[in-house]
Amino acid sequence: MSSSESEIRIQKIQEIREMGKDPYPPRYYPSDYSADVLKKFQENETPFQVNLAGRVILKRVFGKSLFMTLRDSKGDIQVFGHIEQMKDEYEFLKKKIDIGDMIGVKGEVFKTHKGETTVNAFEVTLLSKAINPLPEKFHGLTDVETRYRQRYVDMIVNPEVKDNFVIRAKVIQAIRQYLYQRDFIEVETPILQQIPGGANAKPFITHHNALSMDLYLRIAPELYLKRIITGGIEKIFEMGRVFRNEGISTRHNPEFTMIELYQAYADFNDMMKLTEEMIASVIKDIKGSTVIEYQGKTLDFTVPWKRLRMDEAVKQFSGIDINQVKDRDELEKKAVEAGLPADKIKGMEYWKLFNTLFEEKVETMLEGPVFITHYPSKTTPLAKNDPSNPLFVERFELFIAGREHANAYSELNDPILQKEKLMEQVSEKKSGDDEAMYFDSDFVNCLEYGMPPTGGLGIGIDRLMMIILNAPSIRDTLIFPHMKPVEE
RNA sequence: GGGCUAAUAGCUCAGUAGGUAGAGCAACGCCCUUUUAAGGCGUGGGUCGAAGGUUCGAAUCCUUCUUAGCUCACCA
Repeated sequence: MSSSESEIRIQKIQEIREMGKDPYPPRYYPSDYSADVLKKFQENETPFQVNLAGRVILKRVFGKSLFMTLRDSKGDIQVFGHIEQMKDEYEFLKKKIDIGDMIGVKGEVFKTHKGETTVNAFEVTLLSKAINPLPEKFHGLTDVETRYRQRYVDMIVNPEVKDNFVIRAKVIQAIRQYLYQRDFIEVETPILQQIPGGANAKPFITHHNALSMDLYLRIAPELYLKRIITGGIEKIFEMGRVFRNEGISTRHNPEFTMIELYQAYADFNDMMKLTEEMIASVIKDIKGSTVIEYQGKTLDFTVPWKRLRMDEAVKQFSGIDINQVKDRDELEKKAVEAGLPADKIKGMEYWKLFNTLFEEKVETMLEGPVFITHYPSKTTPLAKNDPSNPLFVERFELFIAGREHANAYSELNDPILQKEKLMEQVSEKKSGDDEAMYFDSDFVNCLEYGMPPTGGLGIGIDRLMMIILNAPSIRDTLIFPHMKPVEE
């Protein structure tokens, strides 16, 4: 990318070198940060010397003096330069330092006539000459495409973007801390898998040259984590990237971060308690309260959260009581009456129809946080049946702001039943459902050695971040969201 | 993948009875010793997303393509 402004700046680099200065010196050690300096000076207004480093984001020149705004990782501070103070170096600062350059500033803190705490510079060192000009100072960078593609510019110009990613790191740290304190062990399982399992999703395919075989990027770590539970580690979790070859939207990125955790001798009720306590605790840590605003709505994360059976939820929002419906034809008729498009649900299988009813009539209504419990056994092959009604399983999903944020069950550990359920998935795959699960015979073999009764949980970290950051799009929670390449 | 909308200077944006482009900021030159989006005077800067088409003439009208946003579908 070349422009006349870039060319002028490249010319300046040449001139700076001719002056005997290095436009990209090997090192510089600042000893102070903007925010600390401001705080310290405002406490007793006694002048003191500082040594800062940062980026010039504004510059105002008045002949024999000038003002700059310097931005470092903790914030902005004003720098003042004066010809009598800086002598020959003043001309260098005035002519060769541009908006966007990284500089080091040594000087003394004082207060301007207008009352702003400012550093009176006596030495300015160029640390890195910028060739590309920064976006305009007032409107900044608003073009969404450029903000995502060149996130570094977005972060320079919109510091709150940078802050959000720092918060993300703190949330992840808080989650790990919460689990470490409860004796969970962090494990790592294969991302390159021969049989992608643990979720209903289309996988990405890749290729191993030396083995001359295709491999899949994981869609979930679930089946490996259960192998570890079987192996005897009782409390484990994995936080990491999973990949699903599906559409992109404000709620979906092809790769996203998920935490899955498994606890032996626990069930989905224990997972529910853990979920609400962990998330409430993290939100309290980060936001200072369990009551937060999300996109104009108030969400209360104070425990305990609401629990609602799926059949009850469907009854509440659509008027249909699944337990009173005789067969699928009657359900289809009622679903159409409830407003579902007739052509879309025509011929749909009974429980799939029930699921669609839930998705269409209930999900977006759930502001939450609320646990929806007891999903149809038919649609959840890896969960344990509800002993009081085997048509349903011991499972919950967590809904916040009309979106799914977590999924958990009492893990199915009956190898024979598991095998049957996986075989059903295989036949559905054969009949055209490309999101049905693959058959993983080694996983079944593992269960045949006996897995303890176990509770398992998965939480979408990026979606949780949307809530915490009050972000309308998942892209605001990802430093580098997926983008199509620009054609040359 | 479908629908709707958008793409003009480095950035933010104007620009339709079609007549080969403007502003502010940024840049460059000059003036200016306390500014806060500093100010004043002047200068340079664009294959108007790409390719075709209609026309004497296209940023503007038509077609296709690319990218993005929203939305639907799929899903977490």
